Amino acid sequence: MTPNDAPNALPAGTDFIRTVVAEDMKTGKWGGKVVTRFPPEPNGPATLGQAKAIGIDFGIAEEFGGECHLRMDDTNPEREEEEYVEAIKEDIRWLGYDWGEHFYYASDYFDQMHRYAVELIRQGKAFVCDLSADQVREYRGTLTEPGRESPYRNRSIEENLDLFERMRLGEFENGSRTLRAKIDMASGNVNMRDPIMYRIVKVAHHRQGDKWCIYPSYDWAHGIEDSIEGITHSLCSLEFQDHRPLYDWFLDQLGVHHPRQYEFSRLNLTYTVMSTRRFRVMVEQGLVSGWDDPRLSTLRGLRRRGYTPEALRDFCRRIGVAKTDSMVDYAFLEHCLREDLNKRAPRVMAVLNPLRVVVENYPEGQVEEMEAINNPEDPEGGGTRKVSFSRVLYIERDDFMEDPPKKFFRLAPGREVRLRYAYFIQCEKAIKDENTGEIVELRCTYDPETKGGNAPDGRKVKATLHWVSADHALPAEVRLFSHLFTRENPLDVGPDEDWKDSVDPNSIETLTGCRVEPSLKNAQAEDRFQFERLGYFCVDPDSTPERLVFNRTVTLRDDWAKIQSSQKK
RNA sequence: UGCCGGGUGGUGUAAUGGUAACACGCCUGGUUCUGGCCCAGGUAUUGAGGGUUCGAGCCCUUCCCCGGCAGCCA
Repeated sequence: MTPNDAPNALPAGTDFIRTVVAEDMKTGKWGGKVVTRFPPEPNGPATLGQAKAIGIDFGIAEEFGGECHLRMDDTNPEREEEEYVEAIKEDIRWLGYDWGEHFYYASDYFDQMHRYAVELIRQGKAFVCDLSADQVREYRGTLTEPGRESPYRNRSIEENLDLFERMRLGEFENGSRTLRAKIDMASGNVNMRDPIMYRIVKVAHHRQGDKWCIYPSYDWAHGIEDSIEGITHSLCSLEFQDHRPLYDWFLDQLGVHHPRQYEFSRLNLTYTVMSTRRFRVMVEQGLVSGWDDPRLSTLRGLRRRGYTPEALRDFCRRIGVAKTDSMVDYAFLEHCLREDLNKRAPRVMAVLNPLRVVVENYPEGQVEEMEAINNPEDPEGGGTRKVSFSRVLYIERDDFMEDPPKKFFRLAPGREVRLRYAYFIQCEKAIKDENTGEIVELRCTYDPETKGGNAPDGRKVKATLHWVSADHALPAEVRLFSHLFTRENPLDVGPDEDWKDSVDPNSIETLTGCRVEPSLKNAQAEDRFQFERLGYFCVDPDSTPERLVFNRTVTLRDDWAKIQSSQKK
């Protein structure tokens, strides 16, 4: 499935950005071209929040026949690492997007940025400031009061040129001087109060080595990066709205190609956080097992969990693009996922919490091969497989109740149910552990006439259970996950609380005694299945043929669970 | 007390002066060899006032509420 033939496709040009792009294409504003870019800072692998941006940046370029550049925004040598460059590329490729030849590093433009900076100094629009970081903050004023001009603001062009060159040469200490744009210390927009263009950071750059000891700030660098690459529509999130006047100012002073910046609201999802910064904290503090922890909303976490790139793309498209701050319901993400997995995931039978069942009237030693459909959503294409039936089976513990409440349709003493693709069985007796009272085994009888699952006399059963044959089933470990945070909005905390407070240490539950059908023997990492009646599961990279390991990606919708919880009330 | 942005069902989006729509969620019911899928139905919406207009979610106006901004981060 490609994004274009996805169900519920939105008409093109619906959101405000696509409207602008469509209009620009019509008027020929950019010569009939659209060039976007996705500019991540390589400080961690890609997140679901970034997937939204990726979907917009690459998606719009694709839809309008343009191109989207992938650009590593590596202007801060203290925070960025090469390993994340590869990680991000891999994440984007996995999502299904392609930047073609257009892979760039902001650091490749350092020379040009430096020349432009010198040009601004020559124009008298930038100056070297000797104020310390604390002093700069003081002079900047507050949100409601104007700032004061730096005492170094009126240095001569010659002196600025000299000082800036000596900054570059490494003559001054970290933080001792900056290059600042000369704009307006009284501006209501704090970003315009003589913003810093260059800071001294004597740290080697992951690509430039020790060539530089001055590094450009985001505001100075970003517009130039966009300009050099011939970007037409520079799309970013809402928090950069206040920076747009500055983006425009720099490009106007330089008189160079001037893309337009448009901002959209970033993705927020219930029961999780989205920023690389916070994920890093969780990884470093061991709150999660790593960047690919299946509970984490990193792309690699979601991937390990079993999310498909198609579902993620569909989700990103369906949440839309707007400027409203929003909080998307996690259930919607799960809906998109189930919709995709329902169509493609092969069905298999697996028992998570086994309860032994002995079919007393079934001949000892006999084995029958039952034919099972691999995917009822695609009966022909999906084909069938054989599952072994024998005298001793396992069913799910939850599928039996000794004293069932109303609306419990499954197995109970004296009750008859169907075993999927096999026979009707009736429960004769529940055997309990003498000491604990725990039910350890069920004694049942089967009706030989019901082979294949239908009774010749037309009698019906109210439930069909999944099962595995005790002698044939494979042992497996299954990891169940719930929301990483207990709070709907983890960031919505009081003054004495921390966003990490609602991290749920019980959000992972490992089941080791599971039994799965033999067809799963050669399942490979990232293979996805529907365990019938339970949910979608994905083979974890930890899995080996001897010890299969599955992650529960998402449960099936479960009406019985809803009935149960309403019965409790 | 500054600047910028935003308010449409519980949630996310649409409606470009002309019947407020779609999806998720939730609730009913049907169907079913998955209490899945599918099908049918239901639920609930323009922040407030004033104005312009035959007609306003949309235009004007006053107000209210929410978010962002005071890194040598991005």
